[in-house]
Formats: sequence, C-alpha cells, structure tokens
Amino acid sequence: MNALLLENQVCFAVHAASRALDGFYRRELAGLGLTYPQYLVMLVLWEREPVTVKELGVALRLDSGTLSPLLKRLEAAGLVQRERSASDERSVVVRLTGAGAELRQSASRVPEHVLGATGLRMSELADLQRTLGRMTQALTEAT
Amino acid sequence: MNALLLENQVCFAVHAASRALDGFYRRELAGLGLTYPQYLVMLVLWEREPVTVKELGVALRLDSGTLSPLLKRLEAAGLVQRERSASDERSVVVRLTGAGAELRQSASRVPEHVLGATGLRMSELADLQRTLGRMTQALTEAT
DNA sequence: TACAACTTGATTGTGCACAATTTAATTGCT
DNA sequence: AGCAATTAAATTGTGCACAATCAAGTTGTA
Repeated sequence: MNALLLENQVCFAVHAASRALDGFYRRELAGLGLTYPQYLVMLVLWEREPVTVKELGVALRLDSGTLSPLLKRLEAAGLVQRERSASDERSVVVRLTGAGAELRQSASRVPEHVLGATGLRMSELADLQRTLGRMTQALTEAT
Repeated sequence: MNALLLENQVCFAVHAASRALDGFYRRELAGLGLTYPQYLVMLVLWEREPVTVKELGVALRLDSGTLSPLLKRLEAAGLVQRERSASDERSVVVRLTGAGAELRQSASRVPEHVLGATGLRMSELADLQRTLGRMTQALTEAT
C-alpha cells in the first residue's frame, strides 16, 4: 500500500520534473528559436560534426521518426544542412551552417541558468544523475 | 566546465528517464488499453470521483488543451462519462463508468511491476522523489 | 439590475515521441 | 555474380504537452 502510493509519486515526480525542465528550457531558449530537443541536437553538433542521423539517434536515443522532422525544422531555420553521404548513400550527414555554428556563443549561458534554476547543490545533481541513470538502464532492460 | 557538462547530463538524464518510464508503462498498460497519462487520470478517478476537469488539471498539472482530448478518448473507450455540472454550467464533471471502475482490479498489479523494474531500493526512490520535487518546485518558480 | 471582469473548458496550431511500414542502398552468403 | 538479409531514413498515424485564442457561464460591483 505504502509502496504503491510511492510508486505513483515517484513516477509522477519524474514526469513532472521532465515537464518543468522542458518549460524552463522553453523560456530560456525562446530567444534562440530552439526547443529543448533541438538544443540537444545542437549540443551534439557543436561537439562533433559532421554527424549522421543514425549517430544522433544513438547519442540521444531518438529514432528517425523524431529526428527527421526535427532536423527539417533546423534546416528550415538555417542552422543545419543535410546531405546524403557519398560513401554510403543510405546515410544522411548533418552539418552546421555558419549561423548554426555562431549560435553556440548565444547558447553558452544557458547551462548555468538552468543549473541555478534547479535550486540543487552540485552533489545533489551528481546523485540525481547517477540514480536516474541506473533507473533508466534498468527500465530499458526490463521486459 | 564541469558544472556545464553536468547540467546537460542531468537534464538529459531526467528527460531520458521520463521516456524510459513512459516506455515501460506503455508495455505494461497496453493490455488495459491505457497510456501513462490516461492511467494517471484513472488513478485520480479511482481515488475520488466524481471530479471536474479543473480538479484533474490541478492534481496532474495539466491544462485543458491536454485533458480535453485525453478525456474524450477515455470516454470513447467507455471508461468515463462527462457531463456539465448542474450547479455550475462552466464545469465538466468526470465519472467512472462500470467498466472504468472494474479496470481498477486489472491495474492493481502495475505499481509493483514498475517499482521492481526501476531496480532501485525504497530509500533511493524516496530520495529521488524528494530531490525531484524540490527541483520541480524551483524550476516552476524560476523566472 | 446591468455590465465588466473572471472562470471553465474547448479548439487550433506547433512540436516531441514512438510504433509500424516503406523505400533505397549495402552487405553477406552461396 | 546474384539474391536474400540487413541497414538507414523517411513517412504515416496516434497521442501527449503547451501556448494562444475563443465561447459560454458566473460573479462582483457600480
């Protein structure tokens, strides 16, 4: 009984936290014209580029049903460029445009803002990340 | 540097955990014909009923743009019934149908399955819940 | 009482997420 | 070499989430 209530509270807490985070990023990134998932894609690109859609999917654990339209929107916004790989015509390679690369500067303040807005200490954040990581792993492997 | 990387890791961890949880619930609830958000609504109804759309929104922190179509789907599935309140015609009251009430039995095993699948100890879950709750609160209040 | 302000819910539009299917290209096997 | 199996993306369909807007009902107040 206690356990069952707790289950619902924990699951709801994860769900609610995810939405609250999403909402904060929405306000934070509005000026850049990015959504949170788009920001995640840009983070990967700012780190290593070019990158295939497949690689983006592995890094962010998203499939092409999510990435294809998202990348189309980033392309329409002039931030990335897509082209089929010359060496393997099945793959699509994603590159930053000049504007996409420049956006990195404007985005550089975002992490500290978010970090501050969580109201958590560094040690708590590290703990949180570790626990959530284990849970995600376990849930993914569970039948 | 370290902090900024941690920000992205923590935020991604929350996001990924939420999706992993959602995926597990999807498999777990498929037999009942419910999605996770629909299950949350049913939990509220199984606990106290009837309930207005407004009250559901406060409990789950969802607005009518999300709840209206969701409740329509639950109604189409024959699990709930909606009608305008007699005392205040602005409100819509949601009730369980017989089938909706009976579904509670079939759903009673879900919490323990999920709890087991997280792979976390009770104390860790309690911790997790507390930390996420504080973070959600802080993010909601942040500008 | 009459009207303005507010409340409740529905609608519209945008975007994320995922399952299932489709198409095209590549690889492996005989 | 030729064909089956595999792989990469895109597409289609369903559902959640939220912002913005709208319609209808209620409340407060002049």
